[in-house]
Amino acid sequence: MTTRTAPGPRERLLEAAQRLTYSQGMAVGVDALLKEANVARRSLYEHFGGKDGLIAEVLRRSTAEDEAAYHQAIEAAGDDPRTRLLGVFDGIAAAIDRPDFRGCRYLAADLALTDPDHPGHAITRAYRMRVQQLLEHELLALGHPRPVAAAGELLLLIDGALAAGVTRPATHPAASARRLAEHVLDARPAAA
Amino acid sequence: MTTRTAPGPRERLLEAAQRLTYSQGMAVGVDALLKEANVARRSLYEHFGGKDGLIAEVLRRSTAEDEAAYHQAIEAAGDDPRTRLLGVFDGIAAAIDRPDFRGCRYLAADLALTDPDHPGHAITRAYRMRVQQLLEHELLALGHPRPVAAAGELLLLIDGALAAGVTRPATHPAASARRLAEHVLDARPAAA
DNA sequence: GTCCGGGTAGATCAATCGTTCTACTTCTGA
DNA sequence: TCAGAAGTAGAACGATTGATCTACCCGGAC
Repeated sequence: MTTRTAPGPRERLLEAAQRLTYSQGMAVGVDALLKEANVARRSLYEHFGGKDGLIAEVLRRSTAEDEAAYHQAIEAAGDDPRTRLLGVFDGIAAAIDRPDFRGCRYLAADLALTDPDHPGHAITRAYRMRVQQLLEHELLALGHPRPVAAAGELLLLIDGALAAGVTRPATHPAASARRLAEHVLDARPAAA
Repeated sequence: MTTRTAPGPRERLLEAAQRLTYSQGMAVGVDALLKEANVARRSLYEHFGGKDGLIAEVLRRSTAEDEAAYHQAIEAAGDDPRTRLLGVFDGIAAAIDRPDFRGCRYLAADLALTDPDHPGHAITRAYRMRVQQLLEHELLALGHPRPVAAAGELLLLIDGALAAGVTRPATHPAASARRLAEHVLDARPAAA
């Protein structure tokens, strides 16, 4: 048995930090994290070396989970390549509707982590590349004439939906993004 | 003469805060602001009552300037309603290309100002509504069948371009957004 | 001349930040 | 049984935060 026992301090701390850094931003105090996780101060520094190490690990874990969520949203949409790609936007719509939605964690992280050498930046960058490649793969299966460019456009629609989901959620930005995504997917081969 | 003399401490402080809160985020220290503006500590509290008051005034000033920039980008694009609206995305492309571009200041502000009662939120909200109405006005002049919905879609493209301009500027997100905007503008009246 | 509003310079305060440390407890394996 | 790793609880440190306060200076209006 691998994870049958009660989660240890490392796990509790990661989970609490993942929650609090999203709801309150990267500027949450160490004390708040420790209290939320019911963990001793010492455990944080032994496991992660400091707040920055914890934040980096939180981003690593979050990107893995979110990448899995993309795969799941695609897989849950069936076999038709077009429907699968549109499923991504259904997943985003569901995310925006959640009461604790606060926008794209990774854009917020890049804006909040002032130090350009913070390890968090490399993690968010790698995550975006993986999502881009995931979209490209599906666009290739769809037989899209410009998979790379189209993936970039879909990413732009995703970024826009997540941002608008924060500032004007009542306008259902994910639905708008989905409509525009259909236009991206239906692009015909260049006439020339 | 209205503003011919050297700018006073209030003006210097506003200008410095506008620059630093954008480049370093809302978490810049008061000391850094005072140093950058060459202003005494006391002046800040006499003119703005505190850091929050200064931030609110900075947002007010920035929104006014950016709203004027939208008008200018539209006006510079001539008389054709379609070209005028696409001019917005040319302006965004130019903004992203500037070396100090750091994304949408107002999204960053809403994410950074944890307190939901901070006066800054009301200012960013009002700004977005003014931009939305500006777009609606142009869409109406264009004779668009669904001006309100289309304005929302254009705003989504703007948000997406500004976000992607931070995380992957090399992909020229403003150009992508402009292409998608053309599709929004060319929507035909519903067949039903 | 002098008086005073507005400005600068800087000490100071309480609070909070991330971090380090000591002291005690708890659980586990040999 | 007991040694030791791992965890908890919490004091304490230095740095920094936003904010308040005192002391000084300067330029016009009267």
